[in-house]
Order: sequence, then C-alpha cells, then structure tokens
Amino acid sequence: MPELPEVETVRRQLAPRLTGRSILEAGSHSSPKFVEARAATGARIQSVERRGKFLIMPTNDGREIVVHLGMTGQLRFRTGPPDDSDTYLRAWWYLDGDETLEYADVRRFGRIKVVDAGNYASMPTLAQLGPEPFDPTFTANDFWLRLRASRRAIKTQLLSQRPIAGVGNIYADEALWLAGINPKVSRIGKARAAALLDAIRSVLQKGLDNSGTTLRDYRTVDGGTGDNQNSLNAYGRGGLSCHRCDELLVRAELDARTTTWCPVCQKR
DNA sequence: CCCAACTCCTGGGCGC
DNA sequence: TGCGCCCAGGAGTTGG
Repeated sequence: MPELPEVETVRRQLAPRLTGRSILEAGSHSSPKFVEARAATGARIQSVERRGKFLIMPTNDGREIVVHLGMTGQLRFRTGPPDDSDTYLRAWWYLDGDETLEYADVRRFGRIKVVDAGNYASMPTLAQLGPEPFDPTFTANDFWLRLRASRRAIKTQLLSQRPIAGVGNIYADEALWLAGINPKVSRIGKARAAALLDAIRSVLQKGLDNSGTTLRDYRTVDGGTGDNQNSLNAYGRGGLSCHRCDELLVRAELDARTTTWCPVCQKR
C-alpha cells in the first residue's frame, strides 16, 4: 500500500521526466474514479508535487492532475502509444516525444481527478490533510494539539490523515512500535506526542532511504521494488518476537485494519 | 461538527 | 489439480 515513502519515491522518478511535457491525448477506464484523467488533454505539466499520499501535477492552464495510487496503483512510462491489451490499464496520457504515462491499478482503489488548482472539494481527505511530516515548521506541540482534537484511538487518528499527512497502515504500526505507544490509546501527552512525531519521521525517512516497502504490488516508476519490507519491526510480524524485548507481537483488528504491536513495549 | 459502519475491487494464498 | 473461501485496506459516502 503506497504511503508517503512510496509516493515520494514515485514522485522523484516522475518529476524529471514529466516536467514541461504536453499531454496530446488521454484515455481512461469508464469508472468515475478515472474518467477525469481524460480532461487533462491539451495541458502541459509544470511540475510533480506531493501532499501526503496524493501526487499533484500542476498544469499550465491553472489546473492540477491529482493521482492517488490507492492500494495497487502504478505509474510507468511506455515508449509509443498506450498498451490497450493490458487489462489493468485504467488511465493513460500520451505525451509529446511519443511516450505514454500509464496508470495501472488492479484493484481500482486509486483515483484520478483534474481540478482547478487547490479546489479539493471532490477529495475531502486532501482538503483537510494534516501537515507534511518533514515540514520544518511543523512542531511537536502542533502535532499534540492536532491529536487532542479527537478522542479516537491514536492509530485511527494517524490513518485519518488529519493530524499528519502520509502515514498509512504499515508506517503507523512501525512508528507506534518505535515510540512505544499502544495503538489503542486515545489520548497522549505532549512528551509522548513529541516521541511519536520523532518516530514517524524516523520510519518514513527509513522507508524513503529504502525506496519504499514492497509487500506485493508497489513498484517504482522503472518497475523496481522497494527494500523497506526487510526492515519492518511491527507490521506483518504478528506472532513473531519483538526485536526490542523478545515478547511475541500481538495482532488484532482496529477499525477494520490489521494492527500489530508489542504487549510489553507498547503497554496501554 | 464528530464518528462508526459500509463500500469499492480482485489476485493470491490456503484448505480440502 | 482445481475449486471455493477469505484476506489485504485508503478514502469516499452515508446516516446517526
């Protein structure tokens, strides 16, 4: 599942190849999740940005192409026109220079929008997205205040994207493990909020350094896999021993998400 | 406003 | 070998 490190890895690969390119033609699957891709025909891409898990490509006509990879979305380049025979091709943009940017997505959990710049009414999560984790002006106190706005379980809050942007199921479990915080606690104090922010930054940076976590579907633009799956301490390790205290990690469902934690290091 | 439940999707893994 | 079942889950939607 692409989270901040995966989306940022993709962004870094896309940016040099898309900046300044014109979209000569576009096509898509008929689902409302993807049809707007076609509206980008005629636009020129000015840059490739990222907010949380959303890729945002401003165009020269005052609009933005917004892409969310969902669970299984992949962006890649193809020389020449799109490959119509690919069952999972959901959208494509044929660019100047006889090259196509293809969006493939097996499970169709992703979505593509073309909006007037900054108008995110059709994407409420983006409209209400929390600060970027690596924004230097985002402080531990800000984070604590944002967390205080809700009494839901701390992990649920992280997944909501509102206290902080870009954290999904994998990095939430990793960060809570690193900070020694139980995913079900509903309120944490300033000191623990500061520790959690440090932990989030740490696990996201490690994910970035490893070009992302490939469990099954995630691929970089050049088709490569990430390496971070080999560095996980919590996610997917239910029943295995904790790398810090050797206790067996517990696995349970929280808000319909598999959650793994150490009952000793992450006491309630 | 907040929150919980539901929905979308389909390949891969597993048991038999 | 093949069938059926269940799991993975980000974010939008809906209803209380």
